[in-house]
Amino acid sequence: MQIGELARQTGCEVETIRYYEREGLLPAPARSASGYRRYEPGHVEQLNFIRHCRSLGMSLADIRQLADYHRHPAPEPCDRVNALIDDQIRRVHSQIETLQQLERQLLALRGRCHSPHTLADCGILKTLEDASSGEPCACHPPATGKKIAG
Amino acid sequence: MQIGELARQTGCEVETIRYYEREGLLPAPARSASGYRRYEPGHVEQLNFIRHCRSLGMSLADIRQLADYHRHPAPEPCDRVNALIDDQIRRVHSQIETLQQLERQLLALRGRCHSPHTLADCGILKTLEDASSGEPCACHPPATGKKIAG
DNA sequence: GCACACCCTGTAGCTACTATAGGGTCAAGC
DNA sequence: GCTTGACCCTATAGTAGCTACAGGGTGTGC
Repeated sequence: MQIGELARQTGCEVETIRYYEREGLLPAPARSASGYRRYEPGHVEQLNFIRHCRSLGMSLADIRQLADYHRHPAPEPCDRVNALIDDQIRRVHSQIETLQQLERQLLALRGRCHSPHTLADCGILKTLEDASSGEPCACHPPATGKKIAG
Repeated sequence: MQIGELARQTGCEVETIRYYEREGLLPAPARSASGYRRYEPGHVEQLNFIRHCRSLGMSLADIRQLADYHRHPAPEPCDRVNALIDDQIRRVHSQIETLQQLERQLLALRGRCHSPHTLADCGILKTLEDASSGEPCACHPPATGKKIAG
């Protein structure tokens, strides 16, 4: 099949497929006399593998590793596969925690301006301004030993 | 002060300061006879303002807006400031939800391989392989109407 | 006159694509 | 035989927010 058909079957953009080939994620297919890429059914699965891993937030470098393990299922232990997934879980978890803290900070900042104000009176701008001068701000309370609410 | 001193006072890299200037976030300072940038104390505050907003995850485009409002506190209402923060809160919140779903999927995938296996027997690789062939996988359970556990 | 810390501009790199520009191929229809 | 249109090709630049060079100039102390 041609690249357009592969794209349709996998829901992946044509440009992305060519990009994966350049990046060594998808093996280069045979070419027709006129230089068109000719894919086999196996390519559909390989591309699905990549897209599935991407949907799990994995980096292309990690996927390259996983795809290699998948293509060459040696009798060695699969510790590295597990470690790779564990790392990904840790990364995602720490991103969640960072974003949750961010959300709390943003909500605190947002709480500084409710009723209609002018720009000159906006509690949000005032808070940001004070913070720029080194004053303590609502959004970044001193976290040294003290609980936020308790 | 020179750019290095501004960098020290704000904890911001010299290259980043020049980058902010290029991007129109930080006003271009005066120059010495030999072309060195000469910053005033006001620049410290403006850079702190930018860094503070960045620490809240805001985009440079949004910060450019906020900094403009801050520099020109007109008597117009501050609705746009509030809307900007609200949008940021929404963005962060939806990122959190996406990542939480990702985490659940990764944990489900991880659960397919516990004891020591070989690469050929790895439940994680198997799961990814099956998913590539269109079979239902542990990490992406069908969410159409059915609850995962219940 | 040299070493060294600092400064300058300009450009390339990072991730994972996406979007062009500028061209070739192929089948159908007239 | 010619055109039209869908498809394909390569190469390059753009996205966000920096970071890291290369290749050079400046300023101060010894």
